[in-house]
Amino acid sequence: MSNPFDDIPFDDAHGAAPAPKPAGNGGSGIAARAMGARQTPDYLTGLNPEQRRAVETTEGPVLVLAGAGTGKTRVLTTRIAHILAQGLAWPSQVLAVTFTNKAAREMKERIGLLVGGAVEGMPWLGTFHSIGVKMLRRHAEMAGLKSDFTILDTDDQIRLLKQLIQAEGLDDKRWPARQFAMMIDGWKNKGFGPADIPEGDARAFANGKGRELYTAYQDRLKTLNACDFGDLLCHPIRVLKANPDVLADYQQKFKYILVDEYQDTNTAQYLWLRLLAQRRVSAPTSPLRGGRRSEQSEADPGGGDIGANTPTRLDTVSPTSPQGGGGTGAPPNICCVGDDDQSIYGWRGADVDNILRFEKDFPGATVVKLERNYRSTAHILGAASHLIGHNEGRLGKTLFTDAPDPDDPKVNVHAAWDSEEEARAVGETIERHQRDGHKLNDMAILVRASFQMREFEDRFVTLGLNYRVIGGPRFYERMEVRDAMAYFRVVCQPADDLAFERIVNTPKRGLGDASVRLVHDYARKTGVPMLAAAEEIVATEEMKPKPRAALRGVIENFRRWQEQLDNTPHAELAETILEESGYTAMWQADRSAEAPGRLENLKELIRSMEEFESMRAFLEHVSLVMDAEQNEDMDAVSIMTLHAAKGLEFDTVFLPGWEEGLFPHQRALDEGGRSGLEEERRLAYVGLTRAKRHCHIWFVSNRRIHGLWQSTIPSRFLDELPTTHVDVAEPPTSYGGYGGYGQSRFDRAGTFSTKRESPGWRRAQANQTEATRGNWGSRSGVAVERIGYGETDSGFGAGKGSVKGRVIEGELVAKSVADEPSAFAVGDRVFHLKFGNGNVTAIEGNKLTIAFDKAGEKKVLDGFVEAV
DNA sequence: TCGTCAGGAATTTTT
DNA sequence: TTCCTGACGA
Repeated sequence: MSNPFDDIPFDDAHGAAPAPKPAGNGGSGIAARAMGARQTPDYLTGLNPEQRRAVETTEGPVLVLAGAGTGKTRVLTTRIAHILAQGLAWPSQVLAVTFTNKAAREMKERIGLLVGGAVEGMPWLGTFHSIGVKMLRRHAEMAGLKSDFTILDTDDQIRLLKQLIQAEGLDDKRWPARQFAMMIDGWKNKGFGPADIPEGDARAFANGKGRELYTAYQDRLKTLNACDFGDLLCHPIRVLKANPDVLADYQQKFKYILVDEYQDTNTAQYLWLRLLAQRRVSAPTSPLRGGRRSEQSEADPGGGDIGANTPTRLDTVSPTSPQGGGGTGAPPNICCVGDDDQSIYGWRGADVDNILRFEKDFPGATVVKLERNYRSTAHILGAASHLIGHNEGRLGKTLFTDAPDPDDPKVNVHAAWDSEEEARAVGETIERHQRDGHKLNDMAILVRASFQMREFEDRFVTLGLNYRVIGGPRFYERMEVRDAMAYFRVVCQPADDLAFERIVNTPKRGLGDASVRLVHDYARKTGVPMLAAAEEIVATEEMKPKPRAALRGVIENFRRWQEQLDNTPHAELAETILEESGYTAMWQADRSAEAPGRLENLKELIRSMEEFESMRAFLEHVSLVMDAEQNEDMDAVSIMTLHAAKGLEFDTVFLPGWEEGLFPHQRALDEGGRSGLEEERRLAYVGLTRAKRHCHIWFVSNRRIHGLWQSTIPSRFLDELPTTHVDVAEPPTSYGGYGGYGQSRFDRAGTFSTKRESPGWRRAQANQTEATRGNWGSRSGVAVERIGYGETDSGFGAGKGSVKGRVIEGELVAKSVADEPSAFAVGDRVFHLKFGNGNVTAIEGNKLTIAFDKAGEKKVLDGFVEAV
């Protein structure tokens, strides 16, 4: 059978020679079509000067620092269109990489619009992984694989690792496969093979067997003719390094390289890009990884102002010498677009340093900053900019808008007693917006952690409010889809043992652990795939009659399906497989609530298969690209994590859960220290900048975490918002007014009488008389609606007659009551419900800095601690 | 083989 | 608290 993945010949029709200007050649191809627009092409006319510079500086390295909402995608797509239209390169000579399929798809579409046609001609536009696969298919044998290798997902990976850990005679509970999978992932993100991993890492797992296990894992993958996601990049890197001729081919081929979201690249991706971007003549390859990078981080302990203003270090690293090098290869035409302030994936290996270091990696680089924001109001931009200004180690950008409007609402900060009240209040605000004619589609709730979603979902269900959750398990991650896929995989790839094991007893056929183990062991012993091993075992007496018959049935099925593979339409065959295997019947018989949905998913799976040429092509697609479709017709509020929100925008954004411990997340602080905090702050920045017009931030005083009620204090990020752009809503609740957020239930019980004397308390008392009956957030509390939207016209149709004093402009109450002397003194011994005992080391208003015996130094409000 | 119970872990996520 | 995993017994 010919390799179905070889659809695009390596030496494409245009050859490797410099691209001719295709203008005159009567009209095939995108480039030619684009040339239809002759003079100042209209794709350039709508751009602002900076954008235009980013588009038109086609030669040499370019870093585009694109702040949120500054037209990043537009620049990227226009730049490609420009390159093509100018005849600088053929579509097949442009390498354009993104992180997600969604981004790749979007880019394709938009280039198509610009250039006036489909973009099939851009074979090298895709995700890092899909391009990695494409390379690897072509040179698989150089990585010890066959070109039809399968791609394992995380689930397969973990099952495989578990087998290996057990095979080593290790306790797989003490050394969880999941954890080891994460370690391997981390190594691969850095481009480490088993030989490269640091000794410490190797020892950290499985009594020092880390390296051994990693090696075993890679060996096993090779036998299975399989790759995990990390390999999709690591193998190509190794191939390119070991085969200079192959590398040279690619280097010549890719006249232009474009990278989206450069701040999210990990070390492996960086290495891969560097290889491709180097011009052959110069180029030391080896020192990229270890030494220099760590040197640099040591040279910059505080993460000081790296980048734009530190030309001193430019000369320390110059792998490519731009002008001075006396003709050793021109600088590469690589254009990286990103925003260091939106780097939020450090925890999965992304290295902000890559973007901070760009100018050193590519001396002579043009840096274009896009700061003109087309998305948000001046208040939102002001708030976001001020917040992110607390980070160090930035390249430094300040967003601004050309269209400030005095009527724009400020960013609103609200307090609630607990998460239930928070959800209720958010629900109310949403309904109010809806009544004012806003579409639910234009509103989103962005949470830090997914457990926060439930409360909102519950609330919206009772309200009958449409919502959609973005994120969650993807289509191809669902059990039934993976099961079905496993069947297809075994049919297409009889050696795919992982798939075989997955479904050999699904649906139940009486082939339990013992039977599977027998086949597995036999296969390992004789070095044949499990399916073949099973065939041999069935011919013997080794197995009891019952399971033997069952196994024989399975084998016969697979053999039959395999025969049909080449002469039956693949979607039809797929349906047959699921029918004959009893898999469909299994779900039909299932009485549970999910069963119908699962059957529906299976149908959808087969339906989508029809679009592909073969089952094999389909398998490839699903493992890399397929994602769930969202029903866009429905008007619904979106609920998603902050991470998932990157790149999106909404008219109205709700940001609940701004409390210490949740946001910034405690674990980010514990594990990431200062840089962890900065990443959290960037996440906050991402959240704020998703909003076009309305932005509501919430925090609660009490949150149930793992079933335990915890009193919480407002996020430090709230203190970092500028007074001029923020309104603090002061909810008059029965819990004690604004000060309410700072109070624990003990306050209510009157434990801390001092609290009653605080300005916050008194103000609350005053408000309470007129402002409300019932709780903040109750559905009938019309009065509540006005609160906090007072003095500035929020655009919600809020009333004019707000009560002065309800709106505290500026820094949170924690500071607004700072004039009140604290009841504590430095040196006092205190007790905190969560942190335990400690000593007061500093006092700032009602904020105490306390050195806790166990929890370390924390800032807490005095309402939370008790003298001991 | 399947159900039940106890124990442990409970950010963020793309490919 | 809740959910998932793994061990154990019918």
